[in-house]
Amino acid sequence: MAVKEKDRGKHDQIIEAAVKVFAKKGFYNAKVSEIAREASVADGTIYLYFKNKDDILISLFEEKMQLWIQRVDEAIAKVDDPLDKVRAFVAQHLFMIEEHKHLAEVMQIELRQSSKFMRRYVPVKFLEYLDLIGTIIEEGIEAGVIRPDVIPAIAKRAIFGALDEMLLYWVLAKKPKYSLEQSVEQISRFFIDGLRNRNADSDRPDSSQSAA
Amino acid sequence: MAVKEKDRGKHDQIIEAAVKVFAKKGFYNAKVSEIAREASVADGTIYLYFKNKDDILISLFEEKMQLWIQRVDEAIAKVDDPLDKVRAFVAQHLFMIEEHKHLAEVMQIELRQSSKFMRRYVPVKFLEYLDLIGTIIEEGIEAGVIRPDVIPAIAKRAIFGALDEMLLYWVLAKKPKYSLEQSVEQISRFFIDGLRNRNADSDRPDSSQSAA
Amino acid sequence: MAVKEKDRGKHDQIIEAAVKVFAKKGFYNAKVSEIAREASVADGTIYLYFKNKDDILISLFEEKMQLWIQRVDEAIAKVDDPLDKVRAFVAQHLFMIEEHKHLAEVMQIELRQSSKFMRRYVPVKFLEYLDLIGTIIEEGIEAGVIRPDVIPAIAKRAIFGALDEMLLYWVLAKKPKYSLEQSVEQISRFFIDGLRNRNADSDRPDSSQSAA
Amino acid sequence: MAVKEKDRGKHDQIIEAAVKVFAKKGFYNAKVSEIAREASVADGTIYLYFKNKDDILISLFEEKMQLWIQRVDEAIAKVDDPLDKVRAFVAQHLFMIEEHKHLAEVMQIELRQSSKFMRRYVPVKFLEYLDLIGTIIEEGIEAGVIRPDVIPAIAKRAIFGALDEMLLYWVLAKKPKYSLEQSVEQISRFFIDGLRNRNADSDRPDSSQSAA
DNA sequence: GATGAATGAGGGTTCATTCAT
DNA sequence: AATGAATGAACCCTCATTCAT
Repeated sequence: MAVKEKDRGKHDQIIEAAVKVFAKKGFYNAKVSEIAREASVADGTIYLYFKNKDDILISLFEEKMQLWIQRVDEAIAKVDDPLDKVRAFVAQHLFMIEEHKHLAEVMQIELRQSSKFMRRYVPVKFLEYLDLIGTIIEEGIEAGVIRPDVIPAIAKRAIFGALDEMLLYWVLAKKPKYSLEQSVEQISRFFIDGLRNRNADSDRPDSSQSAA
Repeated sequence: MAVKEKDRGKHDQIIEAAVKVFAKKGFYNAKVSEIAREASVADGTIYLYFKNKDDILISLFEEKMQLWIQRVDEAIAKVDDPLDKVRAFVAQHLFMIEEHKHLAEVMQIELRQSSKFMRRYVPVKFLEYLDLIGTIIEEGIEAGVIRPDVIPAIAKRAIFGALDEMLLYWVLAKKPKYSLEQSVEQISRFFIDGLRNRNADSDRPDSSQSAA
Repeated sequence: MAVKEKDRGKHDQIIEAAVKVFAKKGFYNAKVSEIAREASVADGTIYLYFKNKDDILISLFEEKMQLWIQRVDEAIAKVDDPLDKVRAFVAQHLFMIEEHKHLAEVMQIELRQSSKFMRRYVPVKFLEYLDLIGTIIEEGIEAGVIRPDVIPAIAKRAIFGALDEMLLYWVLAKKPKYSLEQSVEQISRFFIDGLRNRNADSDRPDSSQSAA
Repeated sequence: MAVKEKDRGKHDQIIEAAVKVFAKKGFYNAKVSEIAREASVADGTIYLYFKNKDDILISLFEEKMQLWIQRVDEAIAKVDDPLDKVRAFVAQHLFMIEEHKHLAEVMQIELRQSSKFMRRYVPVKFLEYLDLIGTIIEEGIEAGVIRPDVIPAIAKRAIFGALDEMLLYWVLAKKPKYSLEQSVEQISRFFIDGLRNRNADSDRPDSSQSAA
């Protein structure tokens, strides 16, 4: 532990501790002294690395979101088809959540509060993350594989929101009934192919599409 | 106003005041005394109607959610086709949000915190609300208009999440770029027909569907 | 006690407690909770009557100084001759200090700090008090009983300073060697007649000295 | 600068830095780290030269006061007549203040606090300084030029206090209205000749006044 | 000697809740 | 039932001091 912890530096120790404590208690019920204890530093040390309690949360957001952006970026770079990219985004997002449950909880639950109630905070990184999907959609429209009447600004939020809510279920449920793989498949498909059962009216071409 | 306010009773006065204050400040930054002032009652009076500050929020959730359930129930009862019901649900949800912005903000932003960090709270009413979509999906599958491999428990959350995120955008954005009507159309369609542009491969039947 | 304390109100209770605690510990070493205990109120109660710790000190200054101004005003109104007024001022000042040792200590020791280091504080009342002597000097010059080359703005500060330093000695010394009466006599005379021994020039009598 | 600063030694660097910082912020609001920064040393270095924060202030007092004593001593040694010595003391005191405004502020404002609230501190040097005037008075009485009923212990404090208050005005006022020379004249005269206008008794001349 | 990162005790202040009126 | 003054526990943050390097 000594080596590993030391190398990461106090800043990261505190961030990791904060992730745990915020996940467990929520931002407002978390005590700075608890984060300090979890990080094995003195209370005062926190304030050598962060301006105040708010700043811990905001830094946590920005740093972690940056990592997520990178990883999602890599994942979607590996496939070409925009619809496959959507699937890749969904998969990567859910897998990251699975790997970092505590962090996911904090992102999920505290990010909204913060963006609204912490004065100076603009969730820049979050918007960047969102734009990853937005860009996929735009490329898909250009490539002709996504319907041209889709509005990327709305679609990106819809997709993110769907994922986010799944995550919430994941995070809050003690025993999720469905595997992550199933969820990836389901959610990707909702967005890619919709809910409509096209096989049911196999004799006639897809009216909703041709009508558009 | 005087008459109207009096008739509604102190309990409702306080709930309405809480909606305003929580929307403006967030639950944790809201002061009980501010709710009291907004409701034109004394601080102590709050405690004649609610056990504590948490209880105000929880009561607010349950009562308001009950109203929403009723109204959505009525809206989806008016149409028969499950896919039309999905559209009706989406429309009704977004319209209610438009009508009650403050309430929507509180629901949006505080509900998650609460379900996780308030000890005894189970968001029963919220789950009931969610099940309205779940039931639609199930009926759709039975009726054969929704693909049989759709898992209702996942679909309902995905749909709700997409709506919820849109709402967040509405609520937080000063000037939303897209009308509510556009949003209803877009979101309904994502779920009903997906993103895929089927007209692009018009010569051959929908491979993704026939393959499934 | 109950009646007496109750009648004075919490505000005054706190001020009196603060006088005691500030006198004993000094402003910066005094704890708000100690003032609360001394005043027999809860810590929080202090903040119903004062904005913060600074405000207790400032209020204390202004209120007490106002009382002092009134009493000195009355004392000097009783005599006519400006030189007698100087003596009356000196006497009244020293007597008040004797009566309210704790208060005097606080005024003495904390007023200077405050006027310099508390942002918004201007010791208006103190300046009013100072002007009582200033006015006496001016009247004395007009009446021709005080030398016309005396600058009131300097004289008033010199007189106050002399008194103030005497007070410091009184306040800090455990056993002052000289009675207050002696001090009044001495200090009044320094200012009225100076230190010079006019009797030494025996060939020309100095009435003021021989009369003494 | 580099050479000069180095030569003076860290101890003096710290004292000089402390004078500046205490003058600007006051003892209690001054931070040790700020003194360290001003002195261009590390925080920890302070504690190699001083026991604690209090000790910085006390050392500052004693060392600087010692210098003042020497310089006043030299100034009053140059004149013989006790009344001229009083004038010389007043002049030297005010001139030193003029030259070392920051130091004067600290002496003025912090000395009182300290003598009362710092446990082990006895302002020995200050009392020595005060005694310089006391001795002048005693000599004046013996020589017959000062009235025999003057009590030196009181007179010395009165004179010092008058000077001190003038200084306060000097130090706190942005633009003093009166020159130092005027002030020296005025204050010396208050003590030497008092306020009484002896010329008003025009039938019997008063040498001291007519000489002016 | 010099450094400055780390410490952790301490205290001003807030605010949900109570209860005498 | 209604009030709102009073309560006091709780907590963020500061900063004098230490000590490993």
